[in-house]
This record gives sequence, structure tokens and C-alpha cells, in this order.
Amino acid sequence: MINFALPKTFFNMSKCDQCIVREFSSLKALNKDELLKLSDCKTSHTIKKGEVIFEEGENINGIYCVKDGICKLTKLSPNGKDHIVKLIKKGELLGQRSMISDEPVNLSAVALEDMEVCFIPKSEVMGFFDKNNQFSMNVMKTICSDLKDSDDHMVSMAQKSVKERLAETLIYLEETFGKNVDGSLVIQLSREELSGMIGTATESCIRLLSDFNKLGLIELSGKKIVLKDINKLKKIAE
Amino acid sequence: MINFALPKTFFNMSKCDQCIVREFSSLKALNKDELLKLSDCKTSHTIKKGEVIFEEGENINGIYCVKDGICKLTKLSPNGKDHIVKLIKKGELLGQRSMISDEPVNLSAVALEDMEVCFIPKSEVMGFFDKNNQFSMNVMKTICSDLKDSDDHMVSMAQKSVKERLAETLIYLEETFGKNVDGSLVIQLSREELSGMIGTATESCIRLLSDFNKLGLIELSGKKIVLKDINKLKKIAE
DNA sequence: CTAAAAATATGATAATTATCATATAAATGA
DNA sequence: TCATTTATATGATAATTATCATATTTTTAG
Repeated sequence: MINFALPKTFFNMSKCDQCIVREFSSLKALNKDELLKLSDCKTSHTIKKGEVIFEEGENINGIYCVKDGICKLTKLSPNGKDHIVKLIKKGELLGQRSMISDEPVNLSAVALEDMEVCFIPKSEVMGFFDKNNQFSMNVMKTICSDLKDSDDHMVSMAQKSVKERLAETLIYLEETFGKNVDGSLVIQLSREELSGMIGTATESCIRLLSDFNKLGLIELSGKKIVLKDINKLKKIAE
Repeated sequence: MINFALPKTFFNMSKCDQCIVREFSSLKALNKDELLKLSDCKTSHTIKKGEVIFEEGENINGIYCVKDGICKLTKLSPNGKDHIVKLIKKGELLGQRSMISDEPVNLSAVALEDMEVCFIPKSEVMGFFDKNNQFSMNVMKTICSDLKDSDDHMVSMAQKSVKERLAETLIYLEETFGKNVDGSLVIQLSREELSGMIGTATESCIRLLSDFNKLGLIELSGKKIVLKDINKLKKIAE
């Protein structure tokens, strides 16, 4: 997305019907009138890398539409570590479950890159829910998909070794977020974050990355990770 | 529930508006007319302990309402072990996610006790969906609750030790399914099943149960497990 | 640009967990 | 009933993973 660094006021004025990422989410079911209403009530926000969009336990009273950038959804475990439950990229919505359950969010959202997000108040979304069947069906399908992913993920966490989980996660990152021209993963997580995704100590994660590197499965240069042998990685991940 | 071992035909005739477990599920939103329609199209089934209701990958084309008994929802991991993702008791519905996503089920359902279940065809449920807003909202909230549970569960699996997970699971079993007059857990899982819930080798699970027993946290007698010191167990589970 | 802080890396060691072997107890079926 | 299978239990050992210590590299702030 080209951003000419327009002043925030203008950005706030931007119309949802011209927003391309809308097409990637449940919002694609909204008609012109609904989109106009949406434009009026939404607020746009710039989030800097590392900033928190919302925190576990908070009442956010609406949903966020990610216009640009990537964020992590984390949950603090009693052992003091943040587990990364999910990564969210542009086009996706945040806070749907919380809104429907009428509960505080159970995950924190933290920007991994600079982000542009729009906040849509609950009242507005619930209105679409009542009147637009396709919209509510879309939301429902998204949450169902999240549930399936989460169940699958749970089984991986419970049944696979750390090595298997690391291989699986590296493949997931490449498949979901792609690679740069030099072949390196577009999404750059710190070793600590990667550990927080696979559920392991940071040192163990670093050690396994070194092993993969020595075995020629990946290539490490600074923060960059290149997957060199996806087939072998897939075999490890099973 | 008292069951006089009525012939199956009579059982099939039973009316949904007189079914008490309906009140525990999303179906409570249905009105009299809808319940009559439901009675006509549902089929009732007796499932013996150990029998499979549906299997991962199957297209079930409807949902099951659990009238009596408990079943496990499992997913086969590449390591050959069945992971128990969730336990389902009477009053709950099965197969909602699959129906909404219009996908095969991603979990298998196996009876842990003799069960009575009713099958409701997809066409019927989807009709309620369109016409009864409260019903679809109930389903949505159930799935949202499942998603939250699954995310929480995922973090436990990823971040907690086997000992912590075992303590957590024992408490969950007592809180969810209750205890007998002698104080033992109502739900009786084999050691292998318990291992499949916490994601560990059966021997490790047995060993930890022995440890808990020796520490006076639980009492083992045959298949029976009595939680003797819930506070300490909770502390272990964190 | 440089000092300080943070992230990454690796070694040494301890703790956890899995695996294999084997014994005992319980459940099942003819 | 008894034999046979299956489940539970425990020991010995190996493999995995975490923890602590300490370099080294990279990033950040002044």
C-alpha cells in the first residue's frame, strides 16, 4: 500500500468503500450504504512497532480492522512467558471473539511492524450482524476457522517435540508471510518471539536454529532466516 | 436420567420439546414450532462405550445433540497418538464448527460411556440459523467459548510442564464432571486417555500419578482417583 | 561515533520426559 | 472358572529440554 504520509485527519476521512483490505475480511459482505455508515463511525490509528493495540483482560468494545502491518496475539503464561497464539496480517479483524462473547479480550495484540488499523465500535458491528446475514456468516466462518487452527495447534504443542514445532513454524512463516527477493522470511521475529511461538526456552530455540543451519536446512545471517530445504523441514515437522 | 430401556422406535418418537437437555445448548432458543419440526427430522442413536460417533475427515452433514453420556473429541497426531482435545457431556452439541465451515470434521468423537445422541440434519439447522437470530447467536457464542478454551489450552500445552498439566487436568475433571459420594472423580479415563489429554507418554503420566499419590495430593485405588488436596494441586497447576 | 544495553550464540550441567524392559494387577472371553 | 489379553506400575536408561554462565554480536541512545 502506498502511503504518502498524509496528515492523520485526512487518513481518518478515508472511505471504507475505497479500502482494499476490506475485501479480505468479513467486511466484504457490506453494501455501499453500510460502508458509508462504517466510514463515519470508524476511527483510524497508527501503531508503531512494539506498541500494544490492546491487552489481555481489556474491554475493547469493538473490533479492529488491520489496514497494514502485522501484529502478534499473545497470552501471558503463569511462567512469565508470553506465548504467541497467532499472527495477524493486513485484511484481518481483531477482537471478534471478545465482541461476540461480550467478554474482555483474552489475548494481547502487539504490533510487530508499524501498523495502520481502524477501530469499529461494537454497536456498529452488531448492527451489521442483525441486518446482514452474509456478514454474520462470514464472521462465524472466520471464528470457526480460528477454532480449527487452534485445535490443530494445540495438538502440535502437546504431541510434537520442540524440533518438530520449530520446523513447522518456520514453514508456516514462509507460507503465510512469504519471502524476500533474497529468499529470507519476510516476517522477522526475534529469537525470543520465535521461542514464544513454539513454546520453548529462547536458548533451546537458538540452539536448534544453529543445528538446522549446520545441517543446511536453513541459513542464518543476522536476523534473516532463509529456508534452504523445505522438504527436509517438512519431514522433520511430520 | 432414567432409561426404562424402551424399544428404539419409541425412543425415536420422543419429542424435542420434552427433552430436558435441550435447555443446556443453543437449541434452547427454538420455539414450539421449531421444536416440532426438529422432532420430525432428528434421528436418535444409542452409542455403546468405545464406539465412534464420527471420525476425523468424515463429512457428517449435520450436528449431534448429546442426550446422555460423555464422549471425547480426539485428533490423531503424526506420532500415532490420539490427543484428546475436548470432552463433551450431555446437553452439548457436536459438529457445529464443521457444519458452519462446510468442511469435514477435524476431530473424532468416541463415547467414553454409553450414550444417547440425536442427529439433526444440516438442512434443518441451517434453516434455524436463517430464521432464528437468537439460535445463531447462541451457536456463535458457543464456538467463541470453544475458541477461547482452545487458545488457553494451547498455551498450557506449550508453556507448562507435564506435572503442571496433569494437576490442571485433574482439577478440570473434578470441576467439570464432579465426584462420586466416595470423593472419586465421576469421569474415569484410562491412564492412556489421561496421557492423551495432557500430551505425554503413558508411563510418564502413571509415574506422576504415583508421585501425587505418595505426596498425598491424590489417592489411587484401582481406576478411581480421589483429589485429596485441591489447593496444592492448584498451586502445582499455577 | 561510542558506550551501554539488548539480542544472539554456545558451553556446561541439571531437570524433565520418553523409551524400553519387565512385573503385577485387572479385565475379558471361551 | 481359568487362560489370555490388556492395563497399570516401576526400574533403568537415553533423549530432550531448561537453566545458568559467559562470550560475542547487534542495536540503541546519548
